[in-house]
Amino acid sequence: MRTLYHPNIEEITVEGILHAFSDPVRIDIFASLAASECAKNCSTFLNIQKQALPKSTLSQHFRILREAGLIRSERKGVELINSTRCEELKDRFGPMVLAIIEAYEKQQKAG
Amino acid sequence: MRTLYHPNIEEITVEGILHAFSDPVRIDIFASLAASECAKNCSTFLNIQKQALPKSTLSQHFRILREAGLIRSERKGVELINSTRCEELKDRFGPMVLAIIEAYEKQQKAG
DNA sequence: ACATTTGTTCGGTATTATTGAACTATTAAA
DNA sequence: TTTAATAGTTCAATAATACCGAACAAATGT
Repeated sequence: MRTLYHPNIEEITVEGILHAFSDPVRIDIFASLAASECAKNCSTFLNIQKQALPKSTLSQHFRILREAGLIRSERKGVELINSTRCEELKDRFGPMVLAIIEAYEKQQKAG
Repeated sequence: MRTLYHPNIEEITVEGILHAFSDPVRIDIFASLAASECAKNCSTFLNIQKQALPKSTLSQHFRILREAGLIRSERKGVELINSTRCEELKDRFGPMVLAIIEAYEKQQKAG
């Protein structure tokens, strides 16, 4: 298990972010992380969106979020704890990420 | 050639929009349409992003933008003229679409 | 009618996504 | 110090999408 790659803030692209968000599971994970007080490990999301996901699939989704520059994953013992990079992202991309998450949450509430 | 499908505003989803924008060609087309005074036909974009695109590929990209609810295409004689649905989208999704396009344009300017 | 222009559809190929199984890394227990 | 348990990654096979050339369709002009 090699060290996890996190892009520098200047390497992050709009298309990369949008691609990461274009998957329902991934935007749900990110929205959940953004709404949460504390960082969460990956397994927290084994059941998301009313479907049980295989952990290999979940691992890929986290990798895509991480390599798009949206989240940071740090090893803490046997698990990874994940947090968003919202502050950095706001500096570089303005209100984009927040506007996406707010639109998504509004949509979810509307059912 | 059957009539072109355009979703109603309430059928449009955040994920659908983000998927449509996740392709560099498509976000470029949309940004160009949004920046333009007048609507444009599809062939305007046969050369975009320094690469010549086959018209079948371009047609698919327009279909995806259209079915995501981002653009409206109307037949005018032998061609289709395309325009964004920015006003409707703003009513439903707030500043999301504008924030995405502004972040994208800023990125493009930065090279 | 015939040609031209604009765009769509079809079908084969190429790329990307999903996931079970095997593996790695860390911690705890025996 | 093995042994087991937990958390997550990697691999490889399959499934789903995307790309694009060729044939087609629709509207207009000659």
